[in-house]
Amino acid sequence: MAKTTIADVARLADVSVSSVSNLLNGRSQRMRPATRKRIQDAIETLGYSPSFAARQLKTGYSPFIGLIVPSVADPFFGSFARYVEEAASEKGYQVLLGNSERDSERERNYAEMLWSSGVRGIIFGSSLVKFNHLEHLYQEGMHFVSFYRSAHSGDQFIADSIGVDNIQATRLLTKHLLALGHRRIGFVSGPTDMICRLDRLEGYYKTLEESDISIDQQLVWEDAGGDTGSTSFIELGKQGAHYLLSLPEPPSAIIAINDMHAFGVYAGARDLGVNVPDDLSVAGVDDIMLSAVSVTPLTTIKQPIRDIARLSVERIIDRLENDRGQEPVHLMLPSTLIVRESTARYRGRSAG
Amino acid sequence: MAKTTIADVARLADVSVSSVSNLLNGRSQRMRPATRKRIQDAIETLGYSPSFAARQLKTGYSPFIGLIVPSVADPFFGSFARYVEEAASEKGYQVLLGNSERDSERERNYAEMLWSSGVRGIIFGSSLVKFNHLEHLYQEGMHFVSFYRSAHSGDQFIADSIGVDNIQATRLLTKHLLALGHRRIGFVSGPTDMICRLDRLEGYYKTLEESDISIDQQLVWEDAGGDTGSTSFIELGKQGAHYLLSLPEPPSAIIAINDMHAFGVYAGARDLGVNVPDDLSVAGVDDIMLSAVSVTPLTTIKQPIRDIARLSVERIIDRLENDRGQEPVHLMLPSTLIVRESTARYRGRSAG
DNA sequence: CTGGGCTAGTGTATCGATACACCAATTCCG
DNA sequence: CGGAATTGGTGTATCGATACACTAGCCCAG
Repeated sequence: MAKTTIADVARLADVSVSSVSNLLNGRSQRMRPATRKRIQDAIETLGYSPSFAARQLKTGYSPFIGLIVPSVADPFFGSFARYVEEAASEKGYQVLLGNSERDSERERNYAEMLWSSGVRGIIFGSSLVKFNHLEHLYQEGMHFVSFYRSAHSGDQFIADSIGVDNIQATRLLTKHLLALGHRRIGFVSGPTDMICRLDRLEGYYKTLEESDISIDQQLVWEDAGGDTGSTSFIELGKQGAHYLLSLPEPPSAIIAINDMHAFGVYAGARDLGVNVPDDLSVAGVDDIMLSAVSVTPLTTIKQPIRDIARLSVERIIDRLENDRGQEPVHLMLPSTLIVRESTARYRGRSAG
Repeated sequence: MAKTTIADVARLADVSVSSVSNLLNGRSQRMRPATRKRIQDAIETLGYSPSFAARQLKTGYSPFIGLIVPSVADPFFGSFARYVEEAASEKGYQVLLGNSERDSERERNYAEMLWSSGVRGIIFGSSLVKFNHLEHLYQEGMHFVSFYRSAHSGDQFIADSIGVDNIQATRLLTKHLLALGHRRIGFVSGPTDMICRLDRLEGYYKTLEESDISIDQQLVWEDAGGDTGSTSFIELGKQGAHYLLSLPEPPSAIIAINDMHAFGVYAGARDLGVNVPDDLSVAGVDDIMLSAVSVTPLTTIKQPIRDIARLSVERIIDRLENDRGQEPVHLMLPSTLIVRESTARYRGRSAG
């Protein structure tokens, strides 16, 4: 029941605590093999493992990485969290999980608790547009790696980023739908308080402009806010579909800000008797696992989520263990269009 | 950049470290309001927050809870993790996340790292059938709360448990399908190395027996193992559906061990041109969010997952903070059948 | 035979917070 | 008015591991 300490090991092996510590910290050339063996045996029989708290207090080293995502209940971030944890544990780090619900207040509280816990590196699964609520922690020495950050670098907040080009993502989708003959393409988004969402919306706008299609703001449905958790991602997609499909001139295709919203659009279309893909093409972004196997498999943008997770972990560990003053690093990984059955050629005005 | 310590606060407020510590630990009645104000101001201006490592070293108290689930990429466990984190942070605890991939080796490594980190309480999102790889930690003082543990209490391993009656869950489903006229009911399961799965299978068997329906082992598809992550939950469901629907006498209904498997069954049925629910009724367990909005909404068993998460956190914190010697507590929460469109009345031999 | 260099260790201050044991000054009460 | 009790604090050993500074003992060169 009582914790075994380094002193217990030293006593059993009949050496000083220094020697045990030396062995533990890779200074094992400083002792005879016989001594080393005695210490190792003592550690074994006592089942000793060093206290991270004590070690951290002395060295400042913390084996924890913070991970803040909007919600792990969202399958996309659930997958991301899984890969982050996998990569971190391979490197001897553990992951402290936090759900921000896209609330900057929660995000700040969470980051501050992490700071108190000795955590010096946080991975953000998704970034709020403004970041200044974390600036004081950055000043104190916290490191950040952010998923989806690179597109905007307007402020002087310094964080590494790994991500995909979200503008490119919706550009690919929009082009795909245009190529299928669609001209009225709707867009369903949650609140655009996150970088990735702004970028996705921008990719949609830009591509329409480039194709000389006038932008109809009626076709862009954007929730004002208040969505938390991922239950409502689906719910929001549904509301968006209800709105767009009830317009006098409804769109023949809808791009959803992500796959969960897209499933909501499915549901909303079904409510109104609109068939996907015959009457309505639907596309999402993320390629969550269910997208491939849903009854109408979803056309979407695949994000290299495992690579992103692993690179994020590598970057944060690099920051923690090595260079602390280098310039921020921004990586951009390719995303790919995956065409499945939810998008089809435009067939003229739908029967509705 | 340099950490501010309790000594910095004491210096600025012109008091001893003891007084700062007293304030921090609720002994504030021991000082004049003016003094208290000075200390509070000093804390404020310095942005001081105590080091959890130092506090933990001294008091043994750790603000962390471990959470081990098969994989947070699975939407069910993603939701569970979210609610656990929510409940924990309300109580001032942080969650260390681990994905066991249902591998007892990984589970043990993970639990041992948690022990080294000072964590004294772990919530298991799902329990392997055997638990002895964790017994040594229990002996040392680790506390466990397990989701889905109560049904079996054969071993002397002591852990609290919160869960739903899994036998009852599949019993409800089987009865539902029997009531719809189905007689050949298939069962698709992953490896039965977890308590919940054994129980679910048992509920199915028992209900058939009670209804005097002979059990056809051909109708029970059980993967030998090797599935990791949740990608393959869907994949496994698909394989199971392929197998069962290719039997000489295929089932007219399939119960899947959980909703992800059920979606795989959807996909497998689609591959073979079998229509759900016309030719095949499908039911799952969990009621993940997508089940309600998939194109054919899934009949399933709803688990009170948020309640389970909150109760788990409450129990583990109670163990950590109060009674350390009391008897294990086993709670069982009700689960409810939710009938949606994926199950329909039996129509005789299908054309499929 | 002396001393420089090596091997195989050891002693101990330190990280930051806690809480017990103290104590000085004031207040209270008979 | 004197001793007890209370108020409002403070001093410091301690948690467990680390790593720098140190040294006893030995070998060998000059």
